[in-house]
Amino acid sequence: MKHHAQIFKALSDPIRLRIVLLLQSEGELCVCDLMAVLKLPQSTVSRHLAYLKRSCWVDTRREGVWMHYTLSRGSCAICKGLLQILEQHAYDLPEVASDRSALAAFLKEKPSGCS
Amino acid sequence: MKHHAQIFKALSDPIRLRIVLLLQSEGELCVCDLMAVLKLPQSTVSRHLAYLKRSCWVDTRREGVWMHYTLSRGSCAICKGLLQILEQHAYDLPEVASDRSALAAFLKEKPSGCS
DNA sequence: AAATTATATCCGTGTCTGCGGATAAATCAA
DNA sequence: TTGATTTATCCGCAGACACGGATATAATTT
Repeated sequence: MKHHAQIFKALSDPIRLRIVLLLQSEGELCVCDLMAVLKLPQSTVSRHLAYLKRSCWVDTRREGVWMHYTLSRGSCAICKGLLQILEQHAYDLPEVASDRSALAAFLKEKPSGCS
Repeated sequence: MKHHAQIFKALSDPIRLRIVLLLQSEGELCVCDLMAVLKLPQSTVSRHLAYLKRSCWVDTRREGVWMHYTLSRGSCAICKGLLQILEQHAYDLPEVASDRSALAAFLKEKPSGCS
């Protein structure tokens, strides 16, 4: 029960919600991607990502200096269901659309070193 | 976005999660019902119910002295989806089952005055 | 080793929220 | 009106968490 509550708590912050939706549409992102899109300081982004990891929402993959974050597929069946609901009901929000286009613009100009 | 985050925040507390699941299985409950099942003081139960109401999760119906709470059907399409997910993934939790049987036992012995 | 880049963690501060006893408000009965 | 019942709100206290600059860690490059 506590575990389920924690899953919801992880989505109870607007920034974390934006991060989860960005990961859902893009697949894999590193901290610097999210800093650019969310326009937030690095410590803030890292802190929210750590929270999402503690709550079993994301997995990490290190590639050199970069830490790549993905939605943790494979664990937490309830998370998958919640993602479907989000997909249905959150993508029409203007903030989600602008985040996605900001991400696309950033990735286009990004040097290919950090893929 | 903030609104969606608030919807999740309402489910981020174990007690509120239990209340929502009880309302989902029983339909309509008053504060005294929940006090008996959750074994919590009245102020605690009322506070959580007020939080759920602020977050568009429940509606109220006054009947004399009693205030009846129901899951607010009709508003918040995303809430309905979340309830379906909960139904699929939370009912196998032991705490949910014991809450439901405790509620059934309480309602059976309850004087019919407060229906 | 030294410098650089990306990320994680630390720190003090402020806000939010939970708790539950105490009190207030609302409703009904006598 | 008085009293009883149910519910809502108030109150001080405690813990969790958000913030973001500063610092530490990790990996790569030179």
